[in-house]
Amino acid sequence: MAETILLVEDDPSILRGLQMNLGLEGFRLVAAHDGEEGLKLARTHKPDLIVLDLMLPKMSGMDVLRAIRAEDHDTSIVILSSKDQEGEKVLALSLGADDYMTKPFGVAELVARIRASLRRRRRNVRSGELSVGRVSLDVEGRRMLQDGREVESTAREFDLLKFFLSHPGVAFSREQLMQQVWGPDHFGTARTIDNFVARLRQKIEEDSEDPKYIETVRGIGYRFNP
Amino acid sequence: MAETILLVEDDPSILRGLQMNLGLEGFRLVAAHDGEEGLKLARTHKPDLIVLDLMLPKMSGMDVLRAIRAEDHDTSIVILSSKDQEGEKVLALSLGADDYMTKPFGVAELVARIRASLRRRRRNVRSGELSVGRVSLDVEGRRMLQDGREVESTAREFDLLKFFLSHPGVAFSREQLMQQVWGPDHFGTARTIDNFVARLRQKIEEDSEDPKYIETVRGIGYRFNP
DNA sequence: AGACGCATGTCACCATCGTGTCACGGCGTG
DNA sequence: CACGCCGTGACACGATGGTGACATGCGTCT
Repeated sequence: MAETILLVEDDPSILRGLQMNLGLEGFRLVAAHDGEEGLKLARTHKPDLIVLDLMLPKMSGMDVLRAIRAEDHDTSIVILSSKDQEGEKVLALSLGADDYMTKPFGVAELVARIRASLRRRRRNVRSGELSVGRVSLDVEGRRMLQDGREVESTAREFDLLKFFLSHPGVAFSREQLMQQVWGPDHFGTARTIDNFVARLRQKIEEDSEDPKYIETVRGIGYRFNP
Repeated sequence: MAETILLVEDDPSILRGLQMNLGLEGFRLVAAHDGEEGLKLARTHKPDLIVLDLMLPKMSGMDVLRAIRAEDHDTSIVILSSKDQEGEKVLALSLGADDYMTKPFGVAELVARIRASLRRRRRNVRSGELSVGRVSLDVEGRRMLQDGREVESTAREFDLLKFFLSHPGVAFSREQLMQQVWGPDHFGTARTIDNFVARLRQKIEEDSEDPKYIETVRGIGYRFNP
């Protein structure tokens, strides 16, 4: 299955060059010409990797990076920068960028770095038997495990628990959970979340009356505790 | 999501220049032409950052700065000054301005400083732990901690303590607390604040008879001491 | 110093909101 | 067709927020 790459770059000639080369490498490509469009496409297409220019119209690459990382930690992000500013580089990496290239760059090198980033990510996702306490997920096989023993789970249950395990200790509103797990354009009621939380609790909690992992934060939403 | 910047500047040509440049950088912009309007817009729009000229009609920039800082410590404020007076600079910074530029200035430098201020602010807001003395808050997880041990807290209690921790050493009236924590359109009696203060004291004070952290300022309101 | 007045501390109470739970209908899949 | 999953609505229960009444204490004025 081809991996999807989102290119966020306003210079048409650079964009064309990247599309040519990456297309030949067999990636699925999506392109945005400014920051806002980039952010939107990142949300809708959920690419595996994003090539992100820093100098962009409408919304700077740094802000796009920040916005994406605020919502999602899985996507690899490779930054393109036109000026060789160390400060920007450090900031970008500290904001969660995976790699950083300064223009002008060789396309071959960029492709190599993209491959490396995707490889790292795959290994993480793959090795990422997400595991917290007695609960773990076999992400590849989409299995839910309790002390290593498999627990039957449905698709949604799995996705929700995966999101929780990926963000331990953070309280989320029902709206946020709905956005993150069901997708940004899904429309549903808060009750749905409650139901899935209840189902998850019955599967992974010792005592579903007094949940230890998925805790209710009254007035806010839910939090997964490590 | 784009950050909002409020420009308070009476010189139309400078204002135009700032609007052009900052607009291109992707910020949402709000503009005021005198001090009073600036203060009003600061209250209604809650911008992330304010660019504030010192020489203004109706109300001097220094007074606007003072008024804003009396109500709110989160907004970044960058001062523009037409004369190079060291005294003004020191005063402005001591009143809580984040940065200070003297005209004439390069727009690029101003943009850079604005970005830097916003970055600092982000980091402060984002760093998930507020901590003063033995009391700390896990903001992301919405947990209240005493010496690292969790203390049960409700949503309102948490919000109120969070506000106190964010503004140590400053005395607030009940009205101000109500505004800031409950929201500007909430309607409630002063008794409510007393009650929540009392509840917080029982949770975080050694001796709730003789509170050390949340002190009563008779005739005024309450103050949180570091 | 004493007394008065006002601001604050405290308590109990209740309406309301938030959450857990259940049952049901629709939809897609085997 | 039948089954399982998903999502919604209804309902009940408990926590919570907010209010008023009352107690207390501080400051001030005489």
